[in-house]
Amino acid sequence: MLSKKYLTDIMESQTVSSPPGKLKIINAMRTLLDDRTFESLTISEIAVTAGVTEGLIYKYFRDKRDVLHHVLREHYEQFLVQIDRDLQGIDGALNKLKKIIWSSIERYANHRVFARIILLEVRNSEEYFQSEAYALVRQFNRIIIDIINEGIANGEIRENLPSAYIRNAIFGTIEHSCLNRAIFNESVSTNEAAKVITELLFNGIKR
Amino acid sequence: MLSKKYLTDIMESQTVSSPPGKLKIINAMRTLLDDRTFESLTISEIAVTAGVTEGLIYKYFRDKRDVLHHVLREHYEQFLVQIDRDLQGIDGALNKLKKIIWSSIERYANHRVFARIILLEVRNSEEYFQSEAYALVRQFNRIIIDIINEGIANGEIRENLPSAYIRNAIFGTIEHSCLNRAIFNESVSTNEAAKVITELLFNGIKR
DNA sequence: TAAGTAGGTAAATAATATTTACTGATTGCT
DNA sequence: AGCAATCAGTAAATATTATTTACCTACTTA
Repeated sequence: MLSKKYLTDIMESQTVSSPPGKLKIINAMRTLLDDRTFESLTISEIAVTAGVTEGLIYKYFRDKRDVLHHVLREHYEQFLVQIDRDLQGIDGALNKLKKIIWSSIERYANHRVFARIILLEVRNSEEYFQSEAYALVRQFNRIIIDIINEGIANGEIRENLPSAYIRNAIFGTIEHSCLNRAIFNESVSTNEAAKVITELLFNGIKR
Repeated sequence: MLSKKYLTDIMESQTVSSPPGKLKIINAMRTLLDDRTFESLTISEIAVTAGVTEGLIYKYFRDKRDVLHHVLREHYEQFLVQIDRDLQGIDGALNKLKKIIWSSIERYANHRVFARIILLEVRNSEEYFQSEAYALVRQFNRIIIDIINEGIANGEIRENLPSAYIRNAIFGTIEHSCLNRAIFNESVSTNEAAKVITELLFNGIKR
């Protein structure tokens, strides 16, 4: 379903080996991000938390941000695996979009670090757009666009709205609705949010 | 219209005097952000660009981020003044929302630094949510919610969608649609984007 | 068995942010 | 008029943090 060759290539390349030190560093970053801002973390803290020396971080990663991108990549891989499962057996573009909305909200709601990284921490650096994590994001985006186009083609979705705008509306709405979760740790009710957002985007706000 | 007492208080407090050095620092930050990322700027660069010494920056601002927040505040003040004008003489909640959508897109489209700061640079720090800039954002948000509630009350807007979600959909969609403008400097056609987004949000994507 | 390489360390260095102690000019006050 | 305060600003020291360097050990493999 989602598993275009490209995707699995990236996803397998890492899983193979990875020395313990590298994993410890990624885990340390993830742990620290639980209640701290990326900017506020120091290399020394990360090293201490991981139980390695600072130098080792530079052996495996270009810089502090590079570690962040690897954490995001791991999260995004899990996310895509889950989405792939969630989508199985679902027919119709609108039904697929509905499920994707639910799954995305569920992800942000239950994986706050993931939400914070992608909504708040990476998009402000140029390196991100060169990273493998971003390659996964683009891949996912292409799949969404395909679903939207399918919906337009078969008459489920209005044909006078460019698919890129529809995608922006879907993800913009989801992300904005989860922003307070990411920033202030407010809770999000997945089912309610998914229901309201789907209803809103499918039928509009006008009476 | 927008000019609740609170707003004007903040907006006037700054305008009064402000020593030349302080203004030069804010302008330097704005200039540098034109083609550089906030993180990549150094205090020394900012000082050189402003034509002042590094020490002076700390005389007027708590730290580097504090300068950023002041730049945003200035931009946001202008934005609110413009929105206030744009809204004059417009009746009906949907008409007002439509105009706000247009004005917001126009702002992001023609003020890329503003878009970058608010979409990419500030939301990842705790200090931001303590800043005067954020106070303006909250104020604006409250006004939007009021308009939405007005629309629900008078039957223009469906009553089964919580107003907070409607606001999130509006701003989420706008922001996502301007993200590539902010990040990659892609151009945005204000009129087209406003038309599509309004149509999409008002009537939904379903055929 | 020796050459390379992978995983790792400790300490030096470089880059940046922030603080401190200090001017000279202006302003309000009796 | 004279004189504290305060304001705008500087220069240099210091603190913090990121990054580089040189090295060590164990393990493969040819």
